[in-house]
Amino acid sequence: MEGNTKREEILDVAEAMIRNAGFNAFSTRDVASAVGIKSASVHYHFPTKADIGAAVTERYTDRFLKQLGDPGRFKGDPREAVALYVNLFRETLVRDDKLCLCAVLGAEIGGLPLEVGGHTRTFFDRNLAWLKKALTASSKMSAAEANALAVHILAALEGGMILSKALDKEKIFENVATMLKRLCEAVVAPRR
Amino acid sequence: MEGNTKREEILDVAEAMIRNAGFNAFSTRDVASAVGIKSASVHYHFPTKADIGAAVTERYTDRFLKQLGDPGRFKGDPREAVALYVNLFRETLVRDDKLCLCAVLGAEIGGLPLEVGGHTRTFFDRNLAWLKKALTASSKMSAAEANALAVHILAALEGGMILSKALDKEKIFENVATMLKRLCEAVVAPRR
DNA sequence: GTCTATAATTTGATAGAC
DNA sequence: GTCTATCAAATTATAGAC
Repeated sequence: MEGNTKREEILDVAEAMIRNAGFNAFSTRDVASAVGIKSASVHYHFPTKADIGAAVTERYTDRFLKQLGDPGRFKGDPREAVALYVNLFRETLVRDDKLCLCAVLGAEIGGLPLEVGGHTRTFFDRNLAWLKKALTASSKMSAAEANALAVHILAALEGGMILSKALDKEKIFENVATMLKRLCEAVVAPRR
Repeated sequence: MEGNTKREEILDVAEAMIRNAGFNAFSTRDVASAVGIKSASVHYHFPTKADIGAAVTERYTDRFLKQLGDPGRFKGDPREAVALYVNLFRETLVRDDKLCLCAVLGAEIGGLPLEVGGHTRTFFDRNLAWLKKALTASSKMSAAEANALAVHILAALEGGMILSKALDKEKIFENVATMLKRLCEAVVAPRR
């Protein structure tokens, strides 16, 4: 599933570096040497560093939403939707041992190039929209209730990843996941 | 409440800059010019940039815990402790229009100087310990239950701040605060 | 404590050959 | 598409005068 074009390899490496230490912690030379080319060649594919950040974030968001699939397909039980959503974050953290790209970029948002900040906001907007849709489609929740729960789920998962990585304890993420489940059960009225 | 020694002014400025855009987004010259001195003078107070980061994080953590006060004082109702805790995060976000220092540093942890990363972990550890103590002192929760709730509260608040700032909607933080309250009511058995 | 001056390195980016 | 070569600016940090 690794990128096979050089352009994709650059994005793979840049994504990993941002998710490890932030947008300002890598240079075009870092990316170049990891890919096995020179920095001038990186600039051939992406004129500016901001272009790399924007492309990484856009690709990350598209991939993430594609993996989530259609939020309208959860007909019976909102807990299925939440479990699937939590699981995608879990895989993101455990498989790569890295944070969600947009947890990192969101934390640095005051200093990001405009396009990168914009794509970061889009990630959050699209995720909240997915959750809202999945919750309203599968329960009797009002739009306002679904929105409130969606915001909380996304916030807790992003924060949970940060704590889990910083303290190097996978158990922390599982803890957050468990509490989210309990919150859902307390808040949600299933449709069936 | 602004720092009155030059050393403290440097820490004030550096803290604001880190909380806005991250540890790698400011230079010693940025700090110097904001304080009204030269970068060589900054290095007189703090030999390395890592020293600035470590001092900022240590001071931030001490101030934060001092503001929380004694977690053993919540005798009757855990909701009081949680409300006070949430309120300190709210003030941190709304008063300064900036994230929690350690939400930012936690997101960048893979690329921080060792001392800075260490102090960041200490912030999380001390906060979790405070919450655990406040919850066990004021309710019938077991140590494990208190720990689980503490982790979730901290994760949701850190993540909520990031979402709130990134999307520029204070309402998002309030949303998270409200859901945390509901979660506590569903999970906690008050002592009185 | 703060300054000027500067060293040593890194960084984002470009020109032009192949 | 990738390279060598290079630039201009920025960055962390130090030496030494005041």
